Amino acid sequence: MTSHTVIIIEDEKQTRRFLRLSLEAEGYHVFEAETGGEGLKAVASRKPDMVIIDLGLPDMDGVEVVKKLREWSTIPIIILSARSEEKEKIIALDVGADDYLTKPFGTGELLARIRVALRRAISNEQAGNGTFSIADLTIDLIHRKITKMGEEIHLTPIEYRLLSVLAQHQGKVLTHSFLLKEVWGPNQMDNAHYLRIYMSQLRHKLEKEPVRPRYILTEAGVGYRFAVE
Amino acid sequence: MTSHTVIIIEDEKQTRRFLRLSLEAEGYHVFEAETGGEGLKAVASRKPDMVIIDLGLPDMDGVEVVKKLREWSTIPIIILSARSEEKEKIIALDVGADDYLTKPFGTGELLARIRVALRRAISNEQAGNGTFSIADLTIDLIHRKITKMGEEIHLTPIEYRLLSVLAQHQGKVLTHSFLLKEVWGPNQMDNAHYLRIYMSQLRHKLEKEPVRPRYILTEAGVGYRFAVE
DNA sequence: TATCACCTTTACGTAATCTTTACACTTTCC
DNA sequence: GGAAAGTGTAAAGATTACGTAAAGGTGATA
Repeated sequence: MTSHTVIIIEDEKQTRRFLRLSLEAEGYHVFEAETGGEGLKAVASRKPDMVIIDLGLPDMDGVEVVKKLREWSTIPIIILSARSEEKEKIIALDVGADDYLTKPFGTGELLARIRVALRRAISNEQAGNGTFSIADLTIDLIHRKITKMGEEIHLTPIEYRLLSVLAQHQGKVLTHSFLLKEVWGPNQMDNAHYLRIYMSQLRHKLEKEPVRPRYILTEAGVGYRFAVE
Repeated sequence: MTSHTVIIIEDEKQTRRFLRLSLEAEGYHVFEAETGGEGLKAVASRKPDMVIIDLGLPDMDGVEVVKKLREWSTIPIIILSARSEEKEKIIALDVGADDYLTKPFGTGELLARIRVALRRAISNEQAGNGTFSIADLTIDLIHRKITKMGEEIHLTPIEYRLLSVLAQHQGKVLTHSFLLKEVWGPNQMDNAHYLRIYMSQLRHKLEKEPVRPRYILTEAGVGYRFAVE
């Protein structure tokens, strides 16, 4: 099982440290960003599973960060707010944040909120139990585990994200630009070649006959799709 | 069931009389208008279920009436044209008319066209699910999947685009230039031969007897249409 | 600072698709 | 009846898209 990745966008050093320690103790993989701009870049490049954003950032309003993020991503967002930031907190939730924590908060509350947000994100994407299977393949989105004939298969982060997007839209043809946006972010939308490389890798890891794929199907000139049945 | 209301915009008294009698015998509710201007007003005030427009009107070109009507209404429009009005007929279809009848025409043909246009309008209102079906054919625009008797059929990008345009205007006559613009873009509008090639390919993939097509119908000199029911 | 896993870039053979060309058939009009 | 225009089909040529391997880069980790 791969651990979930969280990005913390927070300017105060001590809060950052507290968050990192609390999350790493639970097995999360943590990255930090000190400013909004930095944070947005980090989300685009690292593709975390969730983001924690402090509302009182120096360069950019936390609300702005949430808004910008929501232009292309549905990633879970939890905001941290001081008691004085009541109004902004509401606005941040309005523009798409998932949940909030009012400082000061304890570790237990923090972790509970994170678990809820992650679970909701997964079940939102796939109404159901978060697992898919086709023939001898199973994809468990909650535990981030892929098995082929019972054996676990190791996927790199990009491979995993690509496969989970495909699986969540099982049967539907996903265009190149959609897949690129979902997996690599909005800055790589013209790089369709990445898809070919990673589709090839996925096929070699998942398919019996990578040359004649049964799961990952190509729609020439359009995109790819994950087979049903 | 309430009877459908039809407005006839036609200057010749005898044609008007013929239409009125034919339609009223079928239970339609009929209003008449002698000029384009009058007709437009009547459509606005009486809110009919469809309009029949003669192309040879005294005050305003029939094409103009169609154009003006389409600025605010999606009501089904059938045009009546003399043999000499071939060009205007195509323009009228291009600007949004649904179907046409070339004089002289019989009652049977008239009523059949009216039924098709009304049915199309009704199914358009209830549309939105993104799937179409006719006989043993289903077109799933969401999953980008075509099936014939349950079996999936592979289409190339152009074939798919062409079929989806046809299906989305089921029952309506689509001119060559309209189809070319929709599928190949505005730079290929004179290349009507592409249509023949791809219509042939579609028929061979979709029809039981490609030589006697049931779904993809040719309107000689005008364009194509996708059959209803 | 060396190593490792991963991502990105580059290169090239193959496959799928689109366009062009050719020709037979049908309908329409003189 | 014959020419002309419109239509359908087949097959070649041209173009674009795809899959794969392998080298180069990057960042995390110890």
